[in-house]
Amino acid sequence: MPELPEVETMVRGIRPHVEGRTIASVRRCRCRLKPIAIHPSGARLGRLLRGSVVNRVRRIAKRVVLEMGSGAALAIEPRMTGLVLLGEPPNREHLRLEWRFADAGEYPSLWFWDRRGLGTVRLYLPGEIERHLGPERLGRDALEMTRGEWAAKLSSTRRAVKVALLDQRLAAGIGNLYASEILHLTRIHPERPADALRPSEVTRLHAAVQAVLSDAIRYEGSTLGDGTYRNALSREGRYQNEHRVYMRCGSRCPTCRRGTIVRIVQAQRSTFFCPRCQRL
DNA sequence: ATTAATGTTCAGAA
DNA sequence: TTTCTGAACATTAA
Repeated sequence: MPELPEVETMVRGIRPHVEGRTIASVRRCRCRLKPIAIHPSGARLGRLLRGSVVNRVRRIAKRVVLEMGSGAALAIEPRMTGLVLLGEPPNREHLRLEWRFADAGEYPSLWFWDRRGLGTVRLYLPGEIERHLGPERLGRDALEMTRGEWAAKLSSTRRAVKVALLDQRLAAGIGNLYASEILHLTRIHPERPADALRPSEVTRLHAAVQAVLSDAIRYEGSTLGDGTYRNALSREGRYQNEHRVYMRCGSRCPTCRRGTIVRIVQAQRSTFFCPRCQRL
């Protein structure tokens, strides 16, 4: 689940407690679950990081990135259920990695916890990260895109606009939940071909991306029914209370107040929308 | 007891 | 080239 707002919340949560600190050791938590995918593997990751200072914590799309004093960069990709934590994890069972700091401090360690285990952790050597997470692989950050960039990107594909919003090369950071929320605010049908948006609709889409993502960041992300997502201090997000359509089938549409929210499947993912006010 | 579904990404096929 | 499908994994609900 962690999409742009949740990952941004993780970054803001750990930044004041991690920047400037030195990593003393890295430990892969051994459990009977399948070991986490990390690169480089095992001892080498520890050797490369040990004694290194965290210069800066930042977000690249849906990844938490620690830039080290050495110029290397650690990219943590939570995918479906990963959490970056300073405090108590939901359980010890699914702890995957621990970075222990040289000084004890209020939080002696940074943790990566992941229930499903699809998340990845990767250390890029100096200069490598730009090649791997640069413009060839990822589009511009969804929050930084201008109206003109949206217009150009959307007109370049015939896919359904909901599916296009999930394409990380088109715009980086939007995921399944926020794609439905953004489109509902624009009153555009999720199955509309992306290249068939009128100029006024592109304008509304640009505005809705800004509105939904910045609101969701302000509310510290969405913690869904299974309660998996937490911020760095294990607190739940609050944006789920503001959802207009996501997981709200059968509810009255908050825009037109007459339609009923329905669920369809696009690209093997759930889409929620109001068939009355979101026009094809 | 199977089967389907869950927030993401990517390789490989169509 | 662009777009679609299934797999990676663990857990829960039907």
